Amino acid sequence: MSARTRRTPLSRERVLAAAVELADAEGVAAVTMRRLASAVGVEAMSLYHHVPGKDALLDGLVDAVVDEATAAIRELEEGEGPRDWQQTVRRRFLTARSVMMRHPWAPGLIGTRTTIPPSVYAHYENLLATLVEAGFSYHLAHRALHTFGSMPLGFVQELFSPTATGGSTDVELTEAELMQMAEALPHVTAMVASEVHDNGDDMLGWCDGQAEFEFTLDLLLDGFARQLSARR
Amino acid sequence: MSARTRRTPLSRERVLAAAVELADAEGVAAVTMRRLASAVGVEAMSLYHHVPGKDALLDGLVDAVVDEATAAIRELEEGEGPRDWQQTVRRRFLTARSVMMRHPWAPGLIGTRTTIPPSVYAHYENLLATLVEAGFSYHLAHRALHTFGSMPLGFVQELFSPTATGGSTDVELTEAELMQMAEALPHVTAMVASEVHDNGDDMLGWCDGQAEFEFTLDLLLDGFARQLSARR
DNA sequence: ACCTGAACACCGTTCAAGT
DNA sequence: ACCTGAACACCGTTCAAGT
Repeated sequence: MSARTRRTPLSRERVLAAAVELADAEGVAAVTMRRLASAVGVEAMSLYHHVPGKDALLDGLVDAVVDEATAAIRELEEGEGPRDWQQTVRRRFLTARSVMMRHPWAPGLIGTRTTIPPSVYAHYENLLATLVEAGFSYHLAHRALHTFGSMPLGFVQELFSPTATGGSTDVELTEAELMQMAEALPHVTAMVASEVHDNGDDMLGWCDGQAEFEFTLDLLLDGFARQLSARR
Repeated sequence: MSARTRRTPLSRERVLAAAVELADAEGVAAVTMRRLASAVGVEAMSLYHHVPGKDALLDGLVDAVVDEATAAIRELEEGEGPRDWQQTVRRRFLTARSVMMRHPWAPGLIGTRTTIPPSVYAHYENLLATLVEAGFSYHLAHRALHTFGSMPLGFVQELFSPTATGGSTDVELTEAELMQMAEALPHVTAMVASEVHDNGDDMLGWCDGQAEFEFTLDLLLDGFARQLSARR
């Protein structure tokens, strides 16, 4: 009767795919049972036939992006020669990060979930496998799991993004406010001035999230490499 | 008229304090305008006289715990002799973590806030001051800010807490399920077995969040110490 | 100035009813 | 088996009204 073409009878996969699409477009807050239902051309209560409830839907949502990362990593590594463990780990986390950047709502959602999604166990297993094969003890590998644990999740929030300062129009500060801030936070002010100068006055791009991420990742990788050789 | 003693006419501070108390007791989800109002002995709409709205209330909630951390650090450091930058930074983050542990809902809430709370600028300023005085360039100090940025936030979620496995009663896995898991995740299984053995069969406490946190913190501190001496 | 009641537009979820 | 309508118990927020 309706103009909406829909002959496939709906399924858990279609519901989750629509939920990801909705979250990408309007954020997680927008994915309510009612709105998701109407997006998929159905009444809210019909969703309960494919998903036990809102909470399970959110769990499914994080599983969906973790699976996307899993697939991206598999594609990256297939038919590839052997690499050392640092390169392997490095590229995996960079790939995971790129997937998270496609779904900026995901890290926040993962952080609020109380149970650890089953889909990440596969990542633990893979990471453990490469570390142990590289000579890590299970104890050191366990520490690495904790240390790297929040790597793909963090770093989505920029430190000083222009939009983070406040509302829509009040980004511009008065000279008096700037003076006041410079007085209260002299080192912060000096740092911003120094970095902006080096970057050629490009105020918007002075925090390069990708570069910062790689720096931290390499710092950790170097640290574990040192631990490894010290214990050998 | 009511038995609830309440002659002080309510204030932003009292509202926020009650909100923190409510979040500690029942989680952030429980702090709704209506429930918070009744907890403070008032009707929901009265709250709008002291707080602009729900969003501002949540912002106030994170400011409250950040301020608590600020106070704890100030108390820690006052009347204390000079220390090297690594000890100073280390103790600050450990203190911040101990505050976060008192309010387990806080890191998750901070993660979802879109704007960076003004109260953390003071922490940036303090951290920058000690790093720059220790010889960090503003560029390296900037990287440190990003690297350490998520330290006090992360690590609240335990990797394999008993409650994280599922509901209330289904923590126990059947032998068949364990066998299946051991087959699918051999390294994870071996790691757990190895660590549990070392810890004397204490399954519950085999992930020591505090120890893992300190390990990562020291790894990062060592990394920056090396960066610092290499560039000198 | 501070608090309130009623109302509005939304939630997640249950339940009996349709096909 | 799958979808629906009405209903319930909750949300945040506005607005006119009380003191």
